[in-house]
Amino acid sequence: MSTVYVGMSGGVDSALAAALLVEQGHDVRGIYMRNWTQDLPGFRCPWADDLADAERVAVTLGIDLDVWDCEQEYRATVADYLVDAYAHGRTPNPDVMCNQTIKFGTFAQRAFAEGADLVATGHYARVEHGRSGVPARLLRAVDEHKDQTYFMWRVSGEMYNRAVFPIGGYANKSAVRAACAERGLGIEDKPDSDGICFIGPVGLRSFLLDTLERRPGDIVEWETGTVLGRHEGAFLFTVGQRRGLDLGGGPARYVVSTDTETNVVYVSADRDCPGLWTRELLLEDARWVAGEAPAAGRYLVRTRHTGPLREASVRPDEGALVRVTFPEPVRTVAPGQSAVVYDGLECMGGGIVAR
RNA sequence: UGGAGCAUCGUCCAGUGGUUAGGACUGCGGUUUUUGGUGCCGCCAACCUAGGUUCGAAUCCUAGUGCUCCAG
Repeated sequence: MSTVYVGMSGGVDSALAAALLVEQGHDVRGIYMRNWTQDLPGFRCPWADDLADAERVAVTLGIDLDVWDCEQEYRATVADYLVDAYAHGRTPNPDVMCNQTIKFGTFAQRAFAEGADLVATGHYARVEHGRSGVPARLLRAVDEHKDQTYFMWRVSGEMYNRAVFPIGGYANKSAVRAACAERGLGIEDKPDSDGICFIGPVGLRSFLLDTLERRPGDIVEWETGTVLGRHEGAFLFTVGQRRGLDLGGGPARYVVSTDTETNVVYVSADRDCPGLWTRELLLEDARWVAGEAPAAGRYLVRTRHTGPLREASVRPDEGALVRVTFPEPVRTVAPGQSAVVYDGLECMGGGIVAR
């Protein structure tokens, strides 16, 4: 029996995680991380409802639930990070940062400081704890479709040594919901969370338009340099994007690249436009679960959540950069997104696509 | 100013006497997804104006208006 602090979001996954830990006989304490409470125009932040859901589950399980204020850290490391990246023409992945700095940052550190042996979350992932100081290995969930290790690559194996993911072994989401229903947790019908949590249904486009200064510029055909239209800011677009260009009349066009310096958005009607394909990536800000880079060699690499695992050569490059080379070109990899490296089932770590 | 041509969803086109006026793109919504994007599904939306011919007009005729091209 261990003392386990479980992050409870008010959702289905973390509720079942807490329930399973209680059943395993641990001394379980629930923590609701209050990351964001601010409403946006047209969107009421549902944090209080989520907290109420988490509290209901905690009562059912007979455990304590506390609220920890993480708003400062969340704003600085997730929300501001997101805005800054978009302002610089990159396409950030806020959830990756949230896992690093909030769930396995602020939350975990405070839990350990208060005497927790382990922290737990409702992530779809598995850990293999290392013995005697060896970092844990992070493994993909049994449900390959729900696997969330793509968002977890920046966290260290030392941290994962003290983390457990009780639902990582579940076959699929409906099994998780069914397990919640069996236990009478009362939230089995709550919809999955979706989209950037603090932006909600408002949508990224209008959030960015409200947050960043508009900067009208040209939409240019990648092949010919012909000006096809105007945009409200190159920061609104990401590689491969189709919607939002407002170019009627011709064929569908896709964003090939954006240039925040010249404020130009390059587009092509050719889905197989050479500019949309990448054979080689340079990663920056690499992190490795084991604490050090794996030996150069062939691994599996994923450049988007729910994207295929592709074989690729991964090797250190100048400085702290990492070079990833695919035998076959990959379509629409956006700078700012994560490239996550796997060896079989194991998530080794990764980096942020520089170019 | 003469000669010719064209005016149909927001855009680009299809439709030459009887169509629920069709498609593509855009936009909007949904779905997929604990990021962005993609994909998939669905929805909105139009016959330049005024007369006429006809049982019936986007379609034929006349005039007007607008645009394009060739002349000069």
